[in-house]
Amino acid sequence: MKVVLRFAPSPTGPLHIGGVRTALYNYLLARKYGGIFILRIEDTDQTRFVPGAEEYIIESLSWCGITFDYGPHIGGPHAPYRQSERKAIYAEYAHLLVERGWAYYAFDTEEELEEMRRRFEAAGMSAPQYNAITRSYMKNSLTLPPEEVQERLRSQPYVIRFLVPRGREVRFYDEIRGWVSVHTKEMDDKVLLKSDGMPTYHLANVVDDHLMGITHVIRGEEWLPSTPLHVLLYEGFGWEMPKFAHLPLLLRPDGGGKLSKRDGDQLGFPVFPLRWRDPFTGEVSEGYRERGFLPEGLTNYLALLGWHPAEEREIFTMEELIQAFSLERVSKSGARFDFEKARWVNQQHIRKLPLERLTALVHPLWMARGLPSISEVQLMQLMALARERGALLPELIEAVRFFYEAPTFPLPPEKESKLNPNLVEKLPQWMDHLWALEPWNAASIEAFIKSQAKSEKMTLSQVLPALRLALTGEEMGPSLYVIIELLGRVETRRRLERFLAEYGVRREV
RNA sequence: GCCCCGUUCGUCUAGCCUGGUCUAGGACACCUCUCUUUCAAGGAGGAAACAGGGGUUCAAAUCCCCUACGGGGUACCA
Repeated sequence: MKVVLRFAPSPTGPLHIGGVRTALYNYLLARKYGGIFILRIEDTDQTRFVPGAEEYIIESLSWCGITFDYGPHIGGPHAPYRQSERKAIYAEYAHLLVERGWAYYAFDTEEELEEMRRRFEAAGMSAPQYNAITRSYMKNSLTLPPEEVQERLRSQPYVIRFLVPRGREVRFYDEIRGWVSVHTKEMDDKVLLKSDGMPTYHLANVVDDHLMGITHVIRGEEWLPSTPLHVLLYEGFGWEMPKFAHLPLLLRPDGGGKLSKRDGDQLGFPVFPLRWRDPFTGEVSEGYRERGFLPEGLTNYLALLGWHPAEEREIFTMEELIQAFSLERVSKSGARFDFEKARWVNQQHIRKLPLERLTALVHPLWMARGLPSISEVQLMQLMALARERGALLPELIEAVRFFYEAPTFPLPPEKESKLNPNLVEKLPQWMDHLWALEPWNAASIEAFIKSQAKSEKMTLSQVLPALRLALTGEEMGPSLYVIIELLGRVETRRRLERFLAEYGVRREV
């Protein structure tokens, strides 16, 4: 049988990395079994609609390499894939449930509900629910005479509530957690159809999952407590249930609860895949892309948060993840996000990336930084030097930007103290030899410097650090011989002359 | 409060289903050494965990129960 999976986000803001992981696991499983993967937008709460969120979700997942077969941006056999556009369908099914005795109409106002909760709370009941006990005190089609119900249906707003059956133990099998059971006395008569005619999540997700032929529902653990309701809904409709799998939550690094959109930039690392600008407040949150992550680095790390491959390898391409992934190896407990490890995983991917692709990725970043313009060919030489020296793309630029930004003198005091006066004194003579050096490559430059140092009775550690400061202004970095080669004869000389102008000659006054 | 789910190194986790092979394995981070002009990368090594208590058993990280702790849910939000 063909598997059909879906990712069903709500466009109430940017997708956060927990959502990306949920999408990823669904995607991985769909692709592994050659099934179908659907994007469904759950926009049934009109009050929480955020402009741009849906586009953001699609763009983010696409950047991550997570692709869909059907969705609002693609179409498909069960279109529309936006729940707000399927409104009529849900109302029809909600009424069907009423006819079958699995649901009823309720007319209580918000104030009346509030009042009921207060009353029962005062009577010593904690968190009063609309359930078998309280429903008999409320205004609904179970308590009101039929004529009044008809009258109210015509004249006032109403909701449709699920009628939780009494005295039953609802059991279902979770692919990750095993059997879970809840007694119906713990459940309340959830609203299925809201007074604005829109369904709640519970109704919409069951109806759509059935209609769209979903075989596996993989979602966050926060849905575990409402799954018994969904199970009962399937029973009420007489539909076959999909398999359920509830993923462990992604926790904040401090362990204080699940990661949420509101964490924004507060944690010291991005929680969104892409930059997000809040359309209401104008507040901007950085994303993983802007931070310099490779999509394959992010998804690889995310895959590891809550899932473990059967082998000890940790670095996977998306294709390899698809092959290796399985629900059996998903763990049950929540995982804290560890930015350091995410960086490391990304670094591994940077090192695996062909130099051409790495260069193509870094080139626009380089230009955007306002650094002197550079050709891709030139940048590729620099990337060969930089690629092992950074975990995030911008760090690669930082590692080699001195090639295009000559050091400024005087150096800061802490660096100045590293200059070797002996070398500075000899430098003018060295320069003359260096200028004439043939051929101009790292190997001959290395040979030259070593022989000079030897004849001056200086060690390399007396020579190189000072020379590096003179040429790059930095105390550390790639091989100095290679740097000199790439800098070229002219630029090397120019930088050394400027250095000597500052430090070389004692000016007589 | 009530309900549900969870609990192995600081973190992510392997092992648990199918008790013995676990003096509990790997990875990130950390520390030491090594390579190197330096930093990074690499190599070698180190410190570091079965939440607690009861059972069952010849034997328990693994099975059962209780407690504690953590998280989630408890909306006409998803």
